[in-house]
Amino acid sequence: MFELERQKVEENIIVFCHQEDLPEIQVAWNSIPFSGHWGISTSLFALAAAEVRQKQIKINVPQRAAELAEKLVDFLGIPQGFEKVEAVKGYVNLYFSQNEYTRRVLEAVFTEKENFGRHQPYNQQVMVEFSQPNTHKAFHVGHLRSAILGDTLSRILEFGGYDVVRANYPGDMGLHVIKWLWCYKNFHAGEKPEEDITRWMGSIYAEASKRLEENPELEAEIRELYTLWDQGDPEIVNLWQETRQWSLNGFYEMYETLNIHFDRYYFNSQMEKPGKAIVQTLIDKGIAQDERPDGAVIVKIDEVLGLNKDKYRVLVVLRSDGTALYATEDLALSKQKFEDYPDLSKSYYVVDVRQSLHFQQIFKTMEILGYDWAKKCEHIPYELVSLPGNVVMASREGTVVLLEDLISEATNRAYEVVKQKNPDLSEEKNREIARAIGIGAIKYPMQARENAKIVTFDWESALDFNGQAAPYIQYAYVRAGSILRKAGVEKMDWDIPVYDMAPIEVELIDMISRFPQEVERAANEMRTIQITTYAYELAKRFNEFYNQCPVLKVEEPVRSARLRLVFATRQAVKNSLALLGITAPEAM
RNA sequence: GCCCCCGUAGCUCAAUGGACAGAGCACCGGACUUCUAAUCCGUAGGUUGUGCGUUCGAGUCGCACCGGGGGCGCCA
Repeated sequence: MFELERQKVEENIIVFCHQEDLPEIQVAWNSIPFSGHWGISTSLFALAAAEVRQKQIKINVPQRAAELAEKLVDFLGIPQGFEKVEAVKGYVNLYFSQNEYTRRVLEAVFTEKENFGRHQPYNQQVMVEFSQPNTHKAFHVGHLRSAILGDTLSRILEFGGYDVVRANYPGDMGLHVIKWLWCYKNFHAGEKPEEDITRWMGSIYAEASKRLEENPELEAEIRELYTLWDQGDPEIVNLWQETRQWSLNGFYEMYETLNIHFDRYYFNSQMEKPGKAIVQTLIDKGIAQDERPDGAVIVKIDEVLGLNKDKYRVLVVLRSDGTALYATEDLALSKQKFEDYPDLSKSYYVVDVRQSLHFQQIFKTMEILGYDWAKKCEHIPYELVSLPGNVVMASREGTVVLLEDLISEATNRAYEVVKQKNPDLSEEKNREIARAIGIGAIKYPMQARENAKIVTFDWESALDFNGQAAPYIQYAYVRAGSILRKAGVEKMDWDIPVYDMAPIEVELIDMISRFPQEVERAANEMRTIQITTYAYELAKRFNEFYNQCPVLKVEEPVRSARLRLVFATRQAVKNSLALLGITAPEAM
């Protein structure tokens, strides 16, 4: 937002370097900490250090940096657009002309509204594959992370200037499905799920696992059933198709509740045949080794590449009995994506970190096969959701928290609070708001964490609506809206009157102005935490402002000015919540 | 054995290689006749796992070690 002024200063710094016979240096800008003022800052340590190196002189670098800062401040004077410049401990701080920049920030927000912060289009298409739920299994809180992370990353990339294709890849075939079918056929034949589909599907799967654990000799029946399916036995295939649909319907419902949408569904089962064809090509080209029937079909990737160390190791691409593996299908899927969307500049896979090696193997194998797009494939790993005591959520062990339980618990709790705080609301409104709050409270902590860090789920903190959480941010939005409603202003322009701003007002404007760069960074680094932190900080500034600065009851022109500030804040809060897939309610 | 990730306040977590390492929770003490107190203000809490190194400057980069988690030929 202030690039021109900054650039001008940078140019002047280079002139200064020439004039003082100093080495030229890349200028890096920071914000000014602890100041309560608003501006930008750069340090002169690097310059001083470069000078010492260049001239082979022995002087103390921090001291020299402080000297240079003083000199530079004299040289710069007060550049256009700034109102104060000072040298502090080797740093040069430039303070913005507050009224000028405030107008600029407000103009941007008022004209761009819901697009404030949006990056200009790169005209590049990217695909984000996420969620990948297994049919015939429960959908638990552990599965939520990929769904939410992928959804928010898609939103961030889209807002960050990319054309995003959101892809889902349900695991609708595999041993787990066969186990389920086996259990259903033998013990639940004819039953149909009424409601709570995924819970019911999950319970059958858990039962299957238990029965097999108790009687391992039954594994033979599973193999048999798998072979039947593989051969296209109509009875099994029909049963599979019917039950698979039950699961998918349950998922669609869940995504609707979570407000998560997909542009494209790929199914595991569809990738079997093309996967096997790729395996055959690998064998024909001598890249894969066919050790059947005694062994499997494998690709010794390191050997093929001529590496002497264990980097990519060995990828098994087909079982010894000729049935497909996850890897078989992943080879085909990677290719299918580029056939469907040949212009993709990136193909992202949001999948947990345990599959890092697997994806490196898949991408490298396709690269060896000669597909250049393989270099555009990238795995975005994230850590798991575990239970206290480092217990992994596993459907088999029954150590799961079902998503539907979490959602109903969170929304019910929110419902009670809304009823208490806002008794005049209609039942319908109350339900709607409770949903926004409950779902937001679930989504926020999943994203407010570094991808590489484990999320530990416990009921208490999951249902804690206080502190750094979604309801706090939503509340700031509601408060801002409430002020605007009561002010009853129909139309407002951004032309803010000049007045003496309180420090918190300056900080608030500063926060608003930072939104576009936070979006850009989140998109570059694929980090949702950038936005969760930003939204919280913004809400925090607003709550402080709310407490310190009366709006409706203050005299003009401050009243008009603050109303504009409130409007701009509300917009920025709304835009950042939208990126997180969290609804901004009108009342709480 | 090889590879990857994590280690920061009592707990859960932040911190583009830069100024005084910050939030939330929990604890204690304040502020509602006010634009919604789901808020705000204050007190307290630290050898950033350990040791070397790179750098003007390291929680951040490199190496080694310690502790925890994960991955390594037919699970997904």
